[in-house]
Amino acid sequence: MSTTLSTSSDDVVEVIFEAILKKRLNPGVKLSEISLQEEFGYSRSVIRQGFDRLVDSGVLIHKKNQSVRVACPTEQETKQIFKARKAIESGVIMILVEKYHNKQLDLTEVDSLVSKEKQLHDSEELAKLTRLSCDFHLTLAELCDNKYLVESLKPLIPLSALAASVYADRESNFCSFAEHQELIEVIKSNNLKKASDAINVHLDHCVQSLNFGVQVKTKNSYSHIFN
Amino acid sequence: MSTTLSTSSDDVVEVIFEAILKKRLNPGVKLSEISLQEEFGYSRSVIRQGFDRLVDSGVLIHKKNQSVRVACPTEQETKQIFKARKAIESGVIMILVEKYHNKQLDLTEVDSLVSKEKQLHDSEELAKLTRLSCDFHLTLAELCDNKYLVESLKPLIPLSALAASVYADRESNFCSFAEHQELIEVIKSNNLKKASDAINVHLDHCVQSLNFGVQVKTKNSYSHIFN
DNA sequence: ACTTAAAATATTGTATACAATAATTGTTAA
DNA sequence: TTAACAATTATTGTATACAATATTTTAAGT
Repeated sequence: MSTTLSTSSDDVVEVIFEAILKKRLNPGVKLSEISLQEEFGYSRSVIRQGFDRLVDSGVLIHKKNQSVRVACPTEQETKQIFKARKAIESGVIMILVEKYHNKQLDLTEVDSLVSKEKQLHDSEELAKLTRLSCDFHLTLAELCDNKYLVESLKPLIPLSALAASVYADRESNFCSFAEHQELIEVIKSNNLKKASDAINVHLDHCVQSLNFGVQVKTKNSYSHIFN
Repeated sequence: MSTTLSTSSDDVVEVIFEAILKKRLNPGVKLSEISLQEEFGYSRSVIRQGFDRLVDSGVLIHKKNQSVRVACPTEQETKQIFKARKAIESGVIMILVEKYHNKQLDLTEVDSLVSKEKQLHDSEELAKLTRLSCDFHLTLAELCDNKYLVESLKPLIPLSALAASVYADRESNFCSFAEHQELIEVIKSNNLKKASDAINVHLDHCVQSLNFGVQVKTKNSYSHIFN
């Protein structure tokens, strides 16, 4: 939800979110408060505040007296994450259909996002692509003008990205920009049922594209991770 | 999301949640870290950790260099809260319909909750009633076996309770146990559309029962608030 | 060489200190 | 009396210290 006037720990949250979406921080990586002091230039207490918030959202895992780690969703958790997303994002898209019908919705931002996705897809820049497809989903939520909905969805996006980096063979098919294009079309259709179906199908496809048979691999250093 | 092994700030979060649901903590009340040290027996840093988490969820409001305050949802925020709840809880109830159909759902807990609601309603114990109707909605979410869905809904429940204590004339009609009864029935109906409609109607009724014309009143002491 | 145990190190959990900012109180002037 | 300003007090923001717990390293025994 974030404080009204932003506080330093916002930076920590922001930077770690970014690092995850950019695939710099892999699932299971250990993050020590002390080690990150110099990285951020804040004292441990500030780092910890940020960590606590990320732990609360499920993006970092914290066992007592141990360093926090980047979450590494299990198969079951991944399926739960996408089930939760289906609930929230169905709501999102239905709100958007209504808003569009009432001429209260400007889709140029998401339109250009999808265009960029297409470009990157063609140029095979996969890391950036993940980032953009995450942005697409978050932007849809933000267009609802409902901070509670946005805050509900927000942690689920980096968690999905983490799931993808564990279980996706080729991330290019994980969260397809073609379907994003279709989602925009269906918002314009003024058909609630079709819109709801479309987002559900898209998110189901995300899960279906994953291969849960793989073994999890973990790294442990964090140079070159932030910024 | 909570840490794997529980930490002390969980207590703070829990106690404040409780105090709100029990109507001991009113909207807008100021909570100073120092003053609550003796109340909790923890040091300021622990209190603050709990506060930070509650701020993150929107239940407490924090402006820089000022004490946190219990949230006091505006009319617009209240409507957003319930719109978000409609999204999340539609998802919840549809999951439950499916689970019930597959004989994977035990409704005895919610059944007995509604019975208690009925009893309390008859005996006019309104404070406890609010508590129970909150529990009803949270319990439905918990029955989904999806921690992400639960965590998404969790902050919206005390926020709804706060909205009610600001805008509800008589809280008895705010979140009707009769409709809770109907929700249980509709889960058993194996009809997704009817189930989804029922929860949407119920939550709409909650908002409709509110009177947004009232002036907000704030108190400022916290004796008799906790436990 | 390998396993186990103990010592050393590093990291977290919590409390506290100090500076920066806000809230309150007191004083003076109109 | 009231309003405006100054001085005081209280509270937050951040850093740091210390104890408790985990991790790693070292050493000894098989």
